[in-house]
This record gives sequence, C-alpha cells and structure tokens, in this order.
Amino acid sequence: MSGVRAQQKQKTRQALIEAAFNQLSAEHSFSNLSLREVAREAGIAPTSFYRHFKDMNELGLTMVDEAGLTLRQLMRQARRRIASGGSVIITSVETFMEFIDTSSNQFRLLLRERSGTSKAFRAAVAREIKHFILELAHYLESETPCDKQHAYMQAEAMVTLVFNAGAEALDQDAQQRTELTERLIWQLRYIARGANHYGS
Amino acid sequence: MSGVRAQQKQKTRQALIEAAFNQLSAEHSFSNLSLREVAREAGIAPTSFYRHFKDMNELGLTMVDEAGLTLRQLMRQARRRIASGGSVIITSVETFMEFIDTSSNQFRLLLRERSGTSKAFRAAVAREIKHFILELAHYLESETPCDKQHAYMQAEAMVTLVFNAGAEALDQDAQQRTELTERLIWQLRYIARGANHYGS
DNA sequence: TATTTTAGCGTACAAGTGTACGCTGAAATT
DNA sequence: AATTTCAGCGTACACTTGTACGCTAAAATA
Repeated sequence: MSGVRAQQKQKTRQALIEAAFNQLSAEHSFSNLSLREVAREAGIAPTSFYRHFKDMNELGLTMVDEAGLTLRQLMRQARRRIASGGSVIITSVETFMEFIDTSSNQFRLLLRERSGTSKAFRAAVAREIKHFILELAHYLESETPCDKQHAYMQAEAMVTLVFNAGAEALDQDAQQRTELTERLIWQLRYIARGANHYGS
Repeated sequence: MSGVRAQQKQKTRQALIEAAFNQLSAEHSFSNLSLREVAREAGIAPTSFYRHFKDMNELGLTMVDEAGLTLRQLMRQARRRIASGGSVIITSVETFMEFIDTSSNQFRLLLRERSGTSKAFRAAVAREIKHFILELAHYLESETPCDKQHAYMQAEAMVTLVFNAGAEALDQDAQQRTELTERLIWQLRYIARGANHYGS
C-alpha cells in the first residue's frame, strides 16, 4: 500500500517547504514570507496550502525542525572526523562554517527565529541549540578533566561563540572569514583553558 | 530664534520614535510595524509621517542610534561604579541586565536587527557592538597583563556572551535569570583566565 | 462496480498596506 | 503688512494579504 496519493501529497508538502527555504535570504526573513508567495513558488493555489499546514507558523516550525536535523547530521559527520584523529575544536568549527556556507538559509532561519516574534519558534530553536550544548558537554566531561557543572558552562559558552561567529560570517568574504575563524579558535581555547582551570 | 515651529516638529518626530518603540515587544518586531500604525499611535495622519522620515527604514536606523546611545550612557555609568571599587565583571553584567530590564524594547531592536533583513541595520548594530568591544579591549589591555591582540579577542568573546545572555534573559523569570547570570559570570572568568594565559 | 475521500482549484471578499496629490492655516521671513 | 514656507490633513488608488466556500476529478475503499 505505497499510496500513490499519499506519495504525491508528501511531494507537494516538501515542495512547499523548499519553496519557503528558497525565499529566505539575507534580505528576506521568514516573517516576510507570505502564504501566497510560497504557494506560488511551490506551484499550487494559495488555498491548497491549507491541505498541508494549518498556517504559516506550522510550516515554519517544520522548517526549524528540518534545519535542526541538517545541523545534527552534519555534526555527527564531524564526530566521525574527530574520531579518526582531528582536532576537536578545529574540526567542529570547520564543520559549522561548512553548514553556514552550504545551508545558509537553514542557518538564517535558526539565527533569526532564535530572537523572533514567536515564542514557539524561539523555544524550538533553543531546543536545537540545547541539544548541541548537551552533546558537547557530555564529550568535554568524559574527555577532559572538568566536572559536570563546568563542562556544561564551558559547552554553553563555546556553542554561543560558534553560533555567533556563524552569524557574522554570513556577511563576510573569504578573507574576513578566515580572520574571524582564527579569532574564534583562540576564544574557544580561552574557554577550554579557563574551564579546565576552575573545573577540577 | 528658538523656533516655535521647529520645536513642535522635533516633538512629533520624537513622538513617532516613541510610538515605534512602544509597539515593539516580544511578539512584534520592527519589520512587523506599519507606517500607518506608528503614525496612528503618534497621533498624526499617515501621510504626515513623510515630513519626518523618508520611510520606515530611516525611522529604524534612527531608533538603532537611539538604542545605542542609551546603552552607551548606561555603560558610562557602570564605569563610574567600577572606578569607585566594584568588580569589573559583576558590575558590567549587572548593568547590562539592568538595560535589558528597563529598556527591553531598545534591546530587542538591537538584538533582532543584528541579524535582520537590512544590511544597513545589521551594519548599524554591528557598529554599536564594536564600540563596546573596543572600549572593553582598551580597558583590558591597560588593566590586565594581556597583549593587544588577545585583549581584543577577549573583549569580543565577552561581549558576545553577555549580549547573548541578555537575549536569553528576555524570556526568563527572576529565578532563571539568576542562574543564567551566575553561569555567565563563570564563563567570563574562563575567558579572562584563558586570555591572560595565552596573551602574555 | 458503486461509494467515499480528498488534493487542488477558482472565485470572492474584507482588511490592511504604502504613497501620490493638492489643500489649509499658522509660523517665519521679507 | 504682504509674502513665503511647510507640518499636518483628507481623499484616493492600486496592491497584497489571509481565508471562507463550493466544485471537480481521481484515488481509495467497500
């Protein structure tokens, strides 16, 4: 029972999501999107939108989930690179910058909705970020001499810096990005150093 | 030549700015504001808006300037408190949290437009923040054993963390804020420690 | 095969938007 | 006192928006 019909429905649903992501850009945020424009780009009538989502909010939350998923997948891949002998800090930063480069619209969504006008959105993004922090904290706790409390605070600070550097990178050219990344790595070292000092 | 007329003009101009700030909130961002609503709240006809600003963008940039000014004034006051014997980190953080509490809409504007859809806005906010970083870097360079490069990176990291903590605080109650502030202070200590280690 | 379900469409409407244009009365200037 | 300037207003217009409602044809089910 593959369901020719259900299959087609899934397809246009995905078309809506992709249309919405496509319309995100440096000068177009999610709250600027209109249901009609998204439907138009997806190739369906405005009213058909409702066959898939209750409203734009619901679409948006789905998009946040999808962006979070992409990010998590990318980071799992980073962990593999680390396991086969890369520096933790450098590999993680590189992977994150890759995410910003190849999925900038997904990153923009997370970035903006983190401080957007919908509490549900903010909570959803915060959840994705917390995921990240917890994973990193777990790693730091087991691999460095740092107690649980400090490992968490360390991870939180690191993720904040990386995320913010990503935001800045969006507006920069290659040259500036290199400098930014270099600074970021130093800053992460500060935190690692300080946390290990206080947390043991 | 006080100018009864120029005086009145200045007054309604300010009314527009304040009306706009008033309409900002957790669930209403600048890009959601409409010229008509702002004009209505300021008590003038929509078309009169143009006597004061070319468009909403121009209003917004003025607002960013104003928010930046408020922040700078508050921080100058913090420096006075520090000079008369307070801890640098704690006093600064407290002052910043005060800003978020008493001028949350001004903070929201900076926070959101930092990653908003207008390059001019993003640049304006970045400028305000850079101001901050440079001041702190200068202080760190002269008061701690840290070379110029590292003082800057240290300052940048600290401001990023403080600003981000402010953003999180917006959605939190008193209890959570206390915890957040405590974590933040630890994180700033990490950075201070690490920077002093690497930068001397 | 007969019936039900449903993705997608077209029409229609009320509400809100930015802004062009020309007027008015009072302040400023001559 | 005569003239110019200009903040603020009202009208008007062309758009865009979300969404209610009922239809259709094809897939799913009975």
